Amino acid sequence: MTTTGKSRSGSESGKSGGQLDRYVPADIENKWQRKWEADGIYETADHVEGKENYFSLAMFPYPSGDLHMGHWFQYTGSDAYARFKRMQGFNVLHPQGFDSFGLPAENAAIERGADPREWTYSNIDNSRRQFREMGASYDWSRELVTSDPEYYKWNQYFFLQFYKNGLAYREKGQANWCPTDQTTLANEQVKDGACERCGTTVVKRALPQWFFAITKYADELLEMDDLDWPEKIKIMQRNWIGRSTGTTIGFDVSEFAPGEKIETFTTRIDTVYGVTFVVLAPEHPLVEKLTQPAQKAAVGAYVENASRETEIERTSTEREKTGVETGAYCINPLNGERIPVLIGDYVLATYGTGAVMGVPAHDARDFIFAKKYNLEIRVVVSPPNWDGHELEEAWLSVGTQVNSGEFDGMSSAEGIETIADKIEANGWGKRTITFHLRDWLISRQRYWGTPIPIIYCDDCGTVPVPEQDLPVLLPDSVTFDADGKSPLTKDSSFLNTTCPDCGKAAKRETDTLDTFVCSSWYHLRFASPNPAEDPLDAEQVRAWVPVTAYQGGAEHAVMHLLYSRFFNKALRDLGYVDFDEPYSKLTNQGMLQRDGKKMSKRSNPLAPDPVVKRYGADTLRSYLMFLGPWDQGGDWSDSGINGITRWLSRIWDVAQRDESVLGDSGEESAERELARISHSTTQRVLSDMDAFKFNTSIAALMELTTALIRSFDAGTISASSWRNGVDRLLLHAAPLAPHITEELWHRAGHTGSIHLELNPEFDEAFTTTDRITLAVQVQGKLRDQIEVAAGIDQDDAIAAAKKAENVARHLEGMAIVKEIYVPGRLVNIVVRPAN
RNA sequence: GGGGGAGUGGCGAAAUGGCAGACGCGCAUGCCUUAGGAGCAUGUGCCUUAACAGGCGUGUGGGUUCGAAUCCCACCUUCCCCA
Repeated sequence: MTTTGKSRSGSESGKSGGQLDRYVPADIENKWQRKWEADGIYETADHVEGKENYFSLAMFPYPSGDLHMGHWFQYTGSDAYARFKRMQGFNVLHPQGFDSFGLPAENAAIERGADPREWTYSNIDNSRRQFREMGASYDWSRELVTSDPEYYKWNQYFFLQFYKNGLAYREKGQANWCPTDQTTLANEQVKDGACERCGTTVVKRALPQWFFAITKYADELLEMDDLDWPEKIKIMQRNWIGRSTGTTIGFDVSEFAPGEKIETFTTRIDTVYGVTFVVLAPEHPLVEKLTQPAQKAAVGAYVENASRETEIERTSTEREKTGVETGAYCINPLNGERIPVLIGDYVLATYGTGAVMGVPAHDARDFIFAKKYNLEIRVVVSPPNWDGHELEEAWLSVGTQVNSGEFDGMSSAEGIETIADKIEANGWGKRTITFHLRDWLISRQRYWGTPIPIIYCDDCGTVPVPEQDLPVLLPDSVTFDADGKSPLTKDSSFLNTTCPDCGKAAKRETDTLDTFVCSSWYHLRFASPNPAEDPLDAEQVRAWVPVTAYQGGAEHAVMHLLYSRFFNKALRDLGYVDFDEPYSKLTNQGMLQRDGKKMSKRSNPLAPDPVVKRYGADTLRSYLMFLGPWDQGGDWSDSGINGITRWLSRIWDVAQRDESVLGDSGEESAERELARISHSTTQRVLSDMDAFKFNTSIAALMELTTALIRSFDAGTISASSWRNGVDRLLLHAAPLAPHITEELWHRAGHTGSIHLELNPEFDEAFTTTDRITLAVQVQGKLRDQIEVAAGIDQDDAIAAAKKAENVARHLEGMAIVKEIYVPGRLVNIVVRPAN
């Protein structure tokens, strides 16, 4: 057995007079971990008589090797919460698994020749060991690993259901393309616009890709009123979905391209009389048709150049707006004006219609663009008190319509409606709702993922793999070549198959699914872990889902959390679940820092294993929960952990003191004071733990520990009050420090596990006192404190306050203007000089 | 570029309209001790003062209020996420 740190033998606990052993975590932690597992105390039945089900889930990890300290921070908090909920009497489901598909496994393969499967599964073994050493209360019988065929089979199954119902489709999409490696890259492989592997600037290229039709649910995804989620996550999702109402309007270009119109979208159609140019994205399909011979060379060069730039660069406001003329003109249908068509890279083909109407007077980017290219800036919405002079900058707000023909004099709001009416009446365009949200690109040109179950047949086209042929197994023993192409594209035994429809030779799809597909429904499989022939057992799912309380990082706000919500709604419409949302309550843990910097595996690392060896899991858990508010994170300090070591050692001492030295009854005031501290500690801990405020819970327990020691040493309390206080301390500390509390619970003579006990209760009658201290202020400044009866009324309190020595001094020569009494807290006397 | 946090002692932090700094680290002094990375006790925001006491103090500048770390406005710094 390993020792923990330096030997500290040879000392004895002086206070209680007995020869007690020291607190050595290694002596007890492993013992209890085995015992809990052998007894299966965390295995959860779907229904327990008299108990309400509570599904508390932490976002499962990617097994990248070792769990780092951030993982410990996250999972300790979730575990403490699940344990707390169990002790509140709920039947708690708290499972764990591994999100084990993904790029790092492949990078390990490419960089060090590791086998992705072996690398991943040995990491999982290691992570599982670390979770056990953490003492986490997972129901391991429900563990799932997404790279197991038993799991990804159902990814494929759901993909097929989506495909059959028009929710999955294949279309040309803009993929990242590395011209050197001649391959597509996942977004994660693009670092600052360059290929992660060779450093070449990545370009966009249109390639056929698979999508999930998340935009079909855009409106419903905006409905979040009933979700008990942090407001900031809801805001992020709303912004990400980006619903805006406006008008699309077509600008006729038949003079240059017969029958064609440039479609643009605007939320400010009231500014349409101020359009003095139209800008196309470099990738816009009309670019080629509209470019006049004299401009061909310039446009070609511009478009070529733009394809090499990232969206970040192109849309940055810091950067100078550039553009190039096409030589073509279009017609503004409202006023019949002939206005120039330009190309500008600040317009993105993938957003909106890929073209914007340029209104320099009322759009900041258009304004800068017009200044640079000497285009007319025409005010059509008058700012208040505008004298007709040239604008210094674009007027973005609303105002009164001017230079707008029949609409002059209207407010912007009226203008928006009446101009839209006219446009619709004349067939020039229509009112439109657009979304920032785009369909979910699920294709990854990678190996280590779920194969997309599609076969391409020369005769039959795109053919789904029949459900009975699932899973399409990911082949083993593939080789990774330097060219970076997915091994699936070269593995003939995988690639070549026969068409399920006609039996002729056919090819498999070689793209794999985005790993966010795995995490979109894993909570359902935790609730329903076993069915082999069906993805889910509806009865089990209904027993547990929606997830009662979900915990994870805020970085998943617009990816995982949005995808999961979409997946849930799609599954609902396909009849697999009967609720609208996957996660009822969401809590984000904060960021663990060290010396003010992010603490992660890459930067500023601190491996948990050596800390556990030296201090023990309970100490590490408790320290992580103590160093800051869990939902906001905190700053790790190497010396700060000593405070927790001392506290747990004191608990070790406190819980083993010989209570027979105390009498059957104690002194009344001491008894009452200990009861007050005990009950108010329970009151504080119950509400703090429920709100994930583990740090203040621990602070309250430290105060209780100190109070217990003082009472015992004074010898003024009864043995039963002492026992009651110690039991409270152990029960409240159990979710945070599960091993030491279990050991002490048993040493105190209890036979069952402390983790199957219920939280202690408190009685408000004990949490209050009959004498209270009031602060007394004069002019809002603290001048004295007075001790009064708890039920004192306003008049008596103010009278007493005025008599206080230091208050009286400040009232001398003053006239009282106002007296304020805040019951139980303070008196404030407002004065002015008397004269 | 978009979005979201956070700024309080030497340090991590409490307090979300009512006594700023709970709890802990660190530090200081003392006790105990074979001089020990142990334990215990007391103290610890800054300034003035022998003391009583007083002044200042929650990133900066304004505002609301009897009263603001907390609410409002403007700004500064910094961190995170997404593109």
